[in-house]
Formats: sequence, structure tokens, C-alpha cells
Amino acid sequence: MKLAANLQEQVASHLRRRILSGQILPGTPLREQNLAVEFGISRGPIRDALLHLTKEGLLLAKPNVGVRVAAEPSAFKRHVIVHLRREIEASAVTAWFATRDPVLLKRLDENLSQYKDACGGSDLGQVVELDMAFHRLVVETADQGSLVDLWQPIMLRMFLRYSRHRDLMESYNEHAGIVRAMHAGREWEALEALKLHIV
Amino acid sequence: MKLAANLQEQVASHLRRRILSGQILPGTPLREQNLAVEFGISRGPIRDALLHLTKEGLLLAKPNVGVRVAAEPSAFKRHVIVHLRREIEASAVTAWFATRDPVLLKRLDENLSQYKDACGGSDLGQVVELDMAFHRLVVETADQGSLVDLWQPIMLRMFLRYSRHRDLMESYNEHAGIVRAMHAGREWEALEALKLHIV
DNA sequence: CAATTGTCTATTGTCAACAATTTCAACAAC
DNA sequence: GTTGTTGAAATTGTTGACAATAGACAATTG
Repeated sequence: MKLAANLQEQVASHLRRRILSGQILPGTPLREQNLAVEFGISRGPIRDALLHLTKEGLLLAKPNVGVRVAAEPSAFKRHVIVHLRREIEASAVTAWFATRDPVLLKRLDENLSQYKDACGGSDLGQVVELDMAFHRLVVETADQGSLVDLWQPIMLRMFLRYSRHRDLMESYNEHAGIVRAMHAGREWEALEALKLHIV
Repeated sequence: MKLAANLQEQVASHLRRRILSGQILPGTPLREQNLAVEFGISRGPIRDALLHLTKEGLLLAKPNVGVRVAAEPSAFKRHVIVHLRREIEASAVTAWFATRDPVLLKRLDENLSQYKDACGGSDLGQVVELDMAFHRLVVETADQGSLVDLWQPIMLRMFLRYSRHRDLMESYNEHAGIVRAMHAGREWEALEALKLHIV
């Protein structure tokens, strides 16, 4: 975990984690003043953080009214999102196979072992973060990470329903399968495993 | 043009237009204080607007340093973006063919005639806006507009190089071709024309 | 002379007070 | 009963002042 220097980042990642882990349910309003006293800071950085999360698709903002946690995407929207994520991550994997930089493999292996541990523990926030970190590692590798900002809001919208519809251990096995195919240098198999994993 | 009630929206759309029309070139730094005096308001709403545009991919932010206009996407990134836009807009068109709501056709026809006029004029900002409005109309139609927030940042990143690489009249003809196919109820033709238009 | 350290300035980050807006309940008019 | 009105409370929008930081450049030291 990188620790952010400025408050808005800290607030944003804290709220992000709580939303994704299901501690704050869709529809819940977030008031600037409440959060300000909760974090012991002024409303300024809170506003910045809420704007961040709104643009990331986690919150829904209405002018002069405030923000609330966004609802899970509709079936139609989710269908589109799945395709977008596949497109981005598959492009990244394909790009990796052109270089086969071993650094990524090492990092993915590390992530897998942490992920396995976290699945046993009780901290769902940690599991979500490691799951996301896995995919981010892949996306970051391609084209000097230029895809990350494209990928993140799409990913986050999908993870809005993470906690309620995901079998943790199965997810781990699928990650492991992708990495195995990459170690073995089997591109088609890796891409296929990735595609089946993103659903 | 919709006029926004709050300052941050006004500032954001003003800057957005100036960036997309090439009046502010990639790499140009935007200072909060400068913009504040230029717009005759305080730094608060300016900050909000810059955050918006940053999340939309038009600006690049560095903590404690400030923002600058983002560079055009790399060839690799652009390639991915093209696929994403095609996926989103094709989904929307497909959804439309399930209902064939004539309201959209009327709006597209209106847009086309305005677009044709604007191509003759000298206001590039207007052309860009109408071009974007055309595609937004399509995307808005599907699933109560749920795709718009997904689509917008992708679209905007692509339009960062709009002014420098686009033949206006050709773009108009392609739009017209898509609408013609929709009027005639030829789904495959419309999708194909759309795919060829997004490049 | 090179490397480091200190200082200065431009700029962003943060804060608390005030203004504008929305919401909702109580109440009056029809 | 329903509808419109009004006013208070809650909340966001905006502002200007102050604090913290980064980057450039000068001073110092080996």
C-alpha cells in the first residue's frame, strides 16, 4: 500500500475500500459535514475526494443535493462493462507476451500468495484490494501503464457488486490459472482463462 | 447548450471546449490562480473543474505541482480506445434497433443539419461539440443513458487529437450514412458504418 | 570545482466562515 | 381531502486567508 501525501487521496481510498467491501451500501448518502468531522478535517479535501469517487463511478452526484453510493450497474450496462474490461486486459496480456518481462510474473506470484492468505482471513476489504491489484499489475505493464486510467473506472463499477456475488476461492484459482499459462508461455490459454474469469 | 447552475460546471465545459478545439495545446499548464482571475471567481470552483477534467482524461495532475493538458494517447492506447468506443456505441445502436424509437432519428436529423452548417463556419469548437453530441445522442438512448458516464471519458481522450486529424466534411458524410441506415432499418449496415467511422 | 545545503518564490493544499439552494413539515386556502 | 405557501433546518456552493510543498537558484563546504 502506498500512503498518500494529501488528505483527499487518503479520504478517497478509505471510502473506496469501504464501498467496495460492502460496508457502505448502494444508495447511502454521504454528507460532506459528517465525513469532515469523522476524519477530523475540513470539508475541502472531502469535496475533492467525493468528486474523485463520483468520476470513478462509485458515487452519484446531484447538484445542490449531494452524493450517494451508486447502484449496481444494470444487466445491460454490466454486459458492456464485461466486454470493455476484457478488451483492455486482453490487450495488456497480449502486449506482455511480446516482451515476456519476468518482473510481472514475480509480482503476480507475490500477489497470488497474499491473495490466498487473505481469502482465509476475515478482511473482505483486503481481498477486494488484492483482487484488484492483480488485474492492475497486468494492466500497468502494457505501454507504460497508459491503460490504467482507462481501466480503473470500468473495473470499479464492476466491483460495486463484488462482495455479494463472488466466490473467493474460485476467483483465486482462476488468477492462478492465468499466471500458470503465462509462466508456461501459452498465450492463447492465458487469454482464454482471462476472458472466462471476467464475467 | 445546457447552462450549468454552478460555477464548476461552467468552468469545466468552457475549458473542455477550449482544449478539444485545440485552443489550449497538450502540455500547457493550467494554474488555479490564473484561471480564478480570468473567470472572476475564487479558486474553489476552479479546483473542482480541474478535478473533473483530470478524471475525464483531458488533464494530467501531479500533486503539489498542478495540472497540464494531457498529451494525445499513444498509438497503442488509441488502438484500445477505438475498440472500447466501438463496443459501447455498437451496443447502443443494437439496443436502439430493438425498439426503433423514432425520437432518436428526429434528434439525429436535427443534429446533422446543424453539423452541416457548422462545418462551413469557422467555429471549430462548435463542430467538435456537435460531433460529440451526435454520438452522445446515440449512447444516451440505450438503457436510459446508463452508458454515458462510461463512454464520455473514452470519447474525450480520443477527441484530444480531433482538431488536427479530422476531415470535417468526411465526418459529416459518415454520420449521415449511419442515420440513413437507421432510417432504412438496416441494422448490419448501420453497425458497419459506425465501426468504420470510429477510427 | 562538485556536491550539498539553505533560501526564496510560485503554486497547490487546507481551513473556517458565509451565501445560496433544496427539502420537508406545518399550516392555510380551496 | 387536496393543493399551495411559507419558513426553518440541513446541505451544498463559494470565498478569502493561511499553511505546506516543490522547484529553482544562490550560498556553503569539502
